[in-house]
Amino acid sequence: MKISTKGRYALRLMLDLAINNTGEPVSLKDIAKRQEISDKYLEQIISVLNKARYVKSVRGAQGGYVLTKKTQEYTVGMILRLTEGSLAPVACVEEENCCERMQDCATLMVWKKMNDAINEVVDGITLADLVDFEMQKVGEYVI
Amino acid sequence: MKISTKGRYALRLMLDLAINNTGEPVSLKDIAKRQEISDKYLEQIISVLNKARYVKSVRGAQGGYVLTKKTQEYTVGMILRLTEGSLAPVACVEEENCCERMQDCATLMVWKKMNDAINEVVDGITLADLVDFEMQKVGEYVI
DNA sequence: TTAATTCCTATTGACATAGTATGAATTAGA
DNA sequence: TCTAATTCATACTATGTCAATAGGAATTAA
Repeated sequence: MKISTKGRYALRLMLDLAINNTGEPVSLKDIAKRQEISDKYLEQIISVLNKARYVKSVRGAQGGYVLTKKTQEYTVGMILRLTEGSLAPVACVEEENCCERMQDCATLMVWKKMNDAINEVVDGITLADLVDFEMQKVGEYVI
Repeated sequence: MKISTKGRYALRLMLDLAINNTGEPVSLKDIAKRQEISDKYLEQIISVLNKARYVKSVRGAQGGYVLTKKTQEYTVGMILRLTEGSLAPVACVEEENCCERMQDCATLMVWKKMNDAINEVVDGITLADLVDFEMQKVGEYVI
C-alpha cells in the first residue's frame, strides 16, 4: 500500500519545474541535482510526463523542459495516476464485473470508501497549492 | 498502491468467522471453501491473527477458530494494519526525521493528507458494520 | 487408534521496483 | 563546422515482494 518512487519523484519533479520556472527550459540534470535523484531514472519518469504533454521538451544544448499548463491546472491526482497507474486500493473498485460475489460483497464497500477518500485528497490539491506551500504562503494548509 | 491479498483475505476471513459464528470453532477448511481461497495460504494469514489474539484457535479434530472479541470491537484498520503492515502511502509520514528536506517538504503534506483520509475510513468501519452490510441491514452505508 | 485439525518452516515462480548502462539524435554556441 | 550539452530510446540487472505450494509435526475429539 505504498506510492512508488515513480509517483513521488514525478511530483517533486513537477514541483521543481514549477518553482524554477524562468521561461527558459530547465535541464533534467539541474532538477536531478537539486532533488538528489538519479538523472537517468528521472529521464524515464519525465518521458512519461512528456508523452502526456504535461511538460514540453526542448532538445539540444541549453535544452530542458517546461510546464505546458498553469500550475493550478495540474492536480496531484493527474500526476500520480499518470506515473503510478491507478490509485485504487483494489482492482475490484474499477471493474464492472470483478466477481460473482460483488452484489453483496461487504468488503467492496470498504475499498470504495477508501478509493473515494484517496481521490478526494489527490484531486483536491493542485501543483499551485504545492508551490504556495513550499513558498511558505501556507494559507489553508496546516499539517 | 494496492492492498495485497493478505489484507483482503484477512478481512474476508474475519467476516466469515463473524457470520458463521455458532459458538463452535469454525475450521479453516470450511472458511477456505466458502471464500474460495487456498486453505494453505489462509493458514499463514490466520496465524498472524491468532498470534495477535484477534482469533482463538482450538487444536485437534473438530477444532478451528473463533473470534475473541465482539464484532464491533474490531475495526477494519486493525485487521488491515496487522496483516498488511502500515497503510501509510509513504514511509515518510511515520518517521520522525525522514530527511533533511522535511521541514518545508510540500509533497509531505500530500502524503499526510492521504494518510489521514485512509485512516479515517478504515478506523471508522468495524467488523460489525460489515456483518450488518452483508446481512442486508444496510443502514447508513450506501455505495 | 484414527482422522481431522492446527502449527511451523521452507521453497518457488512470477512479477515489480528502482535503478544502471549504452548510445543515438538533436541543437546552441564557439 | 565542430563540440559539448542535452533529450530520447531501449536494454539490462539486482533485489525484493507477492501469492501461493509443499511437507510434515503436534494436538485432540470421537
